Amino acid sequence: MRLVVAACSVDYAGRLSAHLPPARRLIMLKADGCVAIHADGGAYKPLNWMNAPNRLVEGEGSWTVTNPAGETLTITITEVLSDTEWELGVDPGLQKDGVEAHLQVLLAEQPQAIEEGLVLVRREYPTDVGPVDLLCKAQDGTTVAVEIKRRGEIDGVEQLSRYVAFLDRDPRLRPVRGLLVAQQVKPQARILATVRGFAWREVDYDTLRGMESTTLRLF
Amino acid sequence: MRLVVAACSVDYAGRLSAHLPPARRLIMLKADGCVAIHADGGAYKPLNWMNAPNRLVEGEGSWTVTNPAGETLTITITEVLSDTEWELGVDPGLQKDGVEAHLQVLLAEQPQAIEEGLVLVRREYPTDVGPVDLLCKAQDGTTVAVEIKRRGEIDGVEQLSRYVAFLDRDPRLRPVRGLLVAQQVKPQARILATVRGFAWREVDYDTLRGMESTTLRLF
DNA sequence: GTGTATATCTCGGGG
DNA sequence: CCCCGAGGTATACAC
Repeated sequence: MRLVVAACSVDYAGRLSAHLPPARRLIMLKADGCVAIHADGGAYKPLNWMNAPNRLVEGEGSWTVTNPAGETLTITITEVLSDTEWELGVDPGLQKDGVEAHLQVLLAEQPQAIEEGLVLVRREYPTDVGPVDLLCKAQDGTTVAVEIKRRGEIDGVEQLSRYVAFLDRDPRLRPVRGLLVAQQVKPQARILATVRGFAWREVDYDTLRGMESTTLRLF
Repeated sequence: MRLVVAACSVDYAGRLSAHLPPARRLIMLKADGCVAIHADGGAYKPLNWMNAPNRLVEGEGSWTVTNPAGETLTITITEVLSDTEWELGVDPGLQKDGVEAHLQVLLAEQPQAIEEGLVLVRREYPTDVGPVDLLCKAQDGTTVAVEIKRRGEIDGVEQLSRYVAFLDRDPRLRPVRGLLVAQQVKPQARILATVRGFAWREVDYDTLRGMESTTLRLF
């Protein structure tokens, strides 16, 4: 990783045009070829950037970064305060826990935690309008399409609407109920879900994990 | 801005749990208090971060960053390769051109570019389900709700559906047509728009700009 | 502040 | 390769 602290102005020409007036900034050049221009604020997002793969041409007082799509980032440097390079090696990568994927796994393992008597048919059930998180059968034989979110918002209800409308056209599945499951279901999503005739349910991640370990102990 | 190149491991505990095994990385501490841990790849996004405002406690071989929500980032440092600080000052900020906002302005100025005889009623017409990009009247007196996107995708059609359904309940506006306008309308969006009874239209940004300058010359 | 929509989103998975 | 969905999304803007 090469770190250049410099007074510079920057121009990006690609999906849009963007210009940065002269100021002191950090120019970060990563080993994979991506370039980022950072100011001293504004969260982690750089002011300007170019993702790898890139071609970097270092001219006299001006660098030009070009990507295969023909987008360019032109950095005009007036003063270099520091220019260092560091060998960082390949990063072992981030280990995550707690995201929707894990919530989906937990609920797939114990659909009865969503609704009594619910049985899993298939996780990520494929349809022409996208994969349904969980396709289940209810105790009374009704098909239930379950949409899982960390936070249940309006777009989750829209997604569920598309799935249910599609599935309900299949005579082998009809009638199909929609069910929105989230750690937290926002008021607007509750209303829209109700209007669309869908049930919604809040679940607790830690409780589910506890139930999982209980299940593992019992069986 | 403080730049620390160090061998470290990192733990985040907050909305999820995330762990970074020991490796050499860049720790970027910005003047506004945000912290970002960068590896030597992976676009501009850091492996781990904490947005401002934060409280940073530098302990012996371990830093703890805490935010008001109680989330923590713990950086365990085993070896410091470099630790520098730079005064960058306040950045003058990025000047952009070409985003949806400008497309909206251009189309508001020349709705006839979307459809012959179309007249603007109001830009950002407010409804209970969000603002409609352009509310127009067609030549035959029909109300037309226009949703503008850079790329027309399925969620744009969903948005338009909500607007049209809402507007169509107003006797002064009924009947209301929906119209999706984008630089590029994706196949799935075309299908869904057609199914919902909406027209869609692709427009060229540069052509619109050209028409604008022509208009300015003529009038 | 909440809610809504955008982003040069980034990132990962599946066909 | 594109398409689609999720994100600790971040960010701006309106109510």
